[in-house]
Amino acid sequence: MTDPAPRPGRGRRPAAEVRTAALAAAAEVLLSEGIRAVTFERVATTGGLSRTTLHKWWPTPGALAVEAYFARAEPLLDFPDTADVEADLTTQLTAFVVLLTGPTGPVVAGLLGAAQSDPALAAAWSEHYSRPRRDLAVRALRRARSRGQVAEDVDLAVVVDQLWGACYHRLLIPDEPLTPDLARHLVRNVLHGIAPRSGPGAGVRDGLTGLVTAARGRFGRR
Amino acid sequence: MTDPAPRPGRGRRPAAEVRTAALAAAAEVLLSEGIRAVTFERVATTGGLSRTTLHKWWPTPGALAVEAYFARAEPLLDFPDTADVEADLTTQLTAFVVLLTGPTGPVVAGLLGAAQSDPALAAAWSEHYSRPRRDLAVRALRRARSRGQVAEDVDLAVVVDQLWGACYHRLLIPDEPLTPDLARHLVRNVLHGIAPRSGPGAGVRDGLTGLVTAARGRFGRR
Amino acid sequence: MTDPAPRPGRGRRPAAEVRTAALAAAAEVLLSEGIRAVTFERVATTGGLSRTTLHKWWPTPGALAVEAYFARAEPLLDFPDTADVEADLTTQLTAFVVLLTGPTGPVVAGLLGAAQSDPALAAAWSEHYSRPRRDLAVRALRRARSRGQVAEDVDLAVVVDQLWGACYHRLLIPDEPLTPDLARHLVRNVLHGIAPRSGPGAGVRDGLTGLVTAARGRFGRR
Amino acid sequence: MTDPAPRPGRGRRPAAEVRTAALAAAAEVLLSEGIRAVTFERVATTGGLSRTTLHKWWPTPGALAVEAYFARAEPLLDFPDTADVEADLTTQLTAFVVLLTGPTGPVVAGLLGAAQSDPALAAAWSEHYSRPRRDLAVRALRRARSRGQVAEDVDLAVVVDQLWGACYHRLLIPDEPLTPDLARHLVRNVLHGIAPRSGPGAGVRDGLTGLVTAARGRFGRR
DNA sequence: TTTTAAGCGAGACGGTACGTCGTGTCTTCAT
DNA sequence: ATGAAGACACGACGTACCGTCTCGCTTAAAA
Repeated sequence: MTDPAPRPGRGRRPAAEVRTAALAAAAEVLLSEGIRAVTFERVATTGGLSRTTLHKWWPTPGALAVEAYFARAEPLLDFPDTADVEADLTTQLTAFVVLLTGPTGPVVAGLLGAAQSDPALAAAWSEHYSRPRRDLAVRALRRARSRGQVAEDVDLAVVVDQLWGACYHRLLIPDEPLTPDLARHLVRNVLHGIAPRSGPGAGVRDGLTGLVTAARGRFGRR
Repeated sequence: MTDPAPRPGRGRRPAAEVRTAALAAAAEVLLSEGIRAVTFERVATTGGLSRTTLHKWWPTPGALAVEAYFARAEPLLDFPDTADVEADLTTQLTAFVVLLTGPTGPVVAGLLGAAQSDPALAAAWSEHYSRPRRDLAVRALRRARSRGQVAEDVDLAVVVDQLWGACYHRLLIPDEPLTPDLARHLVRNVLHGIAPRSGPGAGVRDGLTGLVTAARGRFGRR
Repeated sequence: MTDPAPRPGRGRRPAAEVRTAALAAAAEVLLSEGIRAVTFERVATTGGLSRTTLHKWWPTPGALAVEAYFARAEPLLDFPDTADVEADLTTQLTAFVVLLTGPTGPVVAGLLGAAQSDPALAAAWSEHYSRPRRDLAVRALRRARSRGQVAEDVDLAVVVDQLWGACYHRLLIPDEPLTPDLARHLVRNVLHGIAPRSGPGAGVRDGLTGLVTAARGRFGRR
Repeated sequence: MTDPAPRPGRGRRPAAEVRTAALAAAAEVLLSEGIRAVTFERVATTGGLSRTTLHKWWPTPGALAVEAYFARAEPLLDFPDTADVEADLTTQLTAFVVLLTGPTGPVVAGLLGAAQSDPALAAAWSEHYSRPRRDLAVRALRRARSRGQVAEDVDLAVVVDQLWGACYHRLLIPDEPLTPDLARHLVRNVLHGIAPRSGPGAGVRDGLTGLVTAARGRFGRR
């Protein structure tokens, strides 16, 4: 693939240099062949490094892979913060879907897959990405709530699962395609609910069995 | 665990017998040590089988693992179908969460993780489990829609992602815990939305900024 | 050095073929670079073999090395058995010294050195070489004794140490050189002792078979 | 075993102090686990030293090991020098056998084994031990010769090989056990020879000091 | 007495070997 | 014919040393 990058000197090289070389090599392998190809052996050879060194810095090839991924990934996009939650969420989520739809999709899927049997990888992913990401989203939702756009008693973490989690679902268990307008649907559903809007005609439903409960769940509370 | 099941005879054994022996051995390893331990080598040893045979029947250890999993798993629960969608969904989803919370959780996580780099496993999972499951859920939602409990223009597949997908999210990226009441929140959110009921039509709601209603509606329930 | 001997087929090869290939490769490395170069890694690459296979057949690189050595070495020379012990021993021992003086010397030294920290090697050496060799020598001495050429109460095993062991000593702790006439001295010393023969009374020995030659070998020379 | 001897200071320490610490650590490892465990790494760790330093002072772990061995070993025993060669040699050789039979035996064997592939070790052994030892023995034999107890034309170096070398043989190629009475047999054999003393000429020896005992020890037995 | 530099400690890095495990392929044998 | 038994090549893992090199710092020797 790339040059074997033969290192003449046998002595010590500054740690930083080696680290970046390792991350570069790992990223290259990761992006071109997937995480299964990211082995210490492979990274060592393509990066002109010693396997021993990799073992010293990363507990697991997976951990190296995540770090390489983030070293190359763009920083976390900050949430847009207009007064319109729906638009903001849709924008943000669409960007996410686009990301997963592109070449990064399989990579992320692979990483998450590997994380299921590699605690080090899972921890790194959580620390570098998913936790901050979640926090960002929750903060945005909290802002929306403070603006009166989200009900007070809603567990915001759950909302995140229903937006981003839904996208991950389509990524990881691809029975349904990941399409750009998925974001729109997700946001709309979770904001306004999928139960029909009553309007004036809401009365119509009165008397229907079964619907009663549902309707009550929504309106009948008083 | 169990005996190595020594098979003295070297000649041919009936195919069916071999298959069930393989599935039993695989299930045992899978449930006790996770999918990473389900290798042809291991299954062959603990099942008293020949590795060659396993290669012939399953393309991948992962494929064998899924099949073993389903050979032992309970059949798909049918959806309850009272007239109350919310209750039905909550019931069903709670059962799912309970499943994932129990000992099966890690197993499923492992399988899904492995599926990301094992197309055979992914296909088997989709065919045996996720597709039928999705269809079941969509059918239930469709029934609800036909009863007028779900808005016409809602993409039902998306709703599935927002319910089950959200649970998978918590399973696979465990930044937040999988708790039993998650199901309730998920269903409520997606049915009624998290935005406060407001606007002109909210006249019903006493002119309160909508949060009131929502809050009331919610707390009034218990 | 030699051809990498690329093996196209991945499947099984007859065991015998592999064994001989391994032994050949090991012998080559052993004779050209000494036992320290005989590692599984090295033998595997130069022989076009898999390291795993070598592990299966030999417990230790050293064990492989001994076996390779004997696979290439000439069979044990049988003892000459004329009626003259001194001549016979000298002949035999001289051959041994010549062997150790030649290119085989360092190899044997290396093997014996390695045997000190490799029980498998030591066992193989003992079984294949040193024990039979000792037995051969002891048998020859026993024959001599039965001919009346060796005193009845002599521990023959000790004599072997004083002949062959002395040579090993010069090989392994080379403070003094291994020269061809060492053999002669060794035999003479141990047969007749280094204490001075009484002088004129030497005539007494005339008439004794076998000893005559020996005595002459020493005193008759001047 | 002992404490890791934590050295807080990072700066320079007097050379002598470092050397003795290294030797002590090396000796400890050598005596408890054999020479294979004496690696720079190991000695550095257990001695609280830096590997770099060890590299500067000793070319090879083996060289360090020998030096550590001698730093701890008792000084060379001087030869007893009564007028009785046989007794003197037997005494001295018995002490040697006892040494090799005890805990030191395996250590010496290991050192000699390692010496076969470590010239630095071999040189150190020769210089510190084997050469002086040989010289001592040869000097003792020379004294005996000047007393007329050893024949004039005997190569004394060869005798040493037949005495000490024989013991080394049993140590390094342990097909026969190293027993205390080995020393006696060795000395007797080499002094008087193993060929039967026969005939009337045996009377000649009467009156000779020392030899008488030996001869009697032998013939008187039956 | 002050300065200087010798040399140790800490530790990183490339490299070689070990022993183990799993895979995919192949062959031979028994039923 | 097909399953079993099992051998082989291959690739990866994790560990252990080695030899080399770069720092930072202390202290012993030089000024």
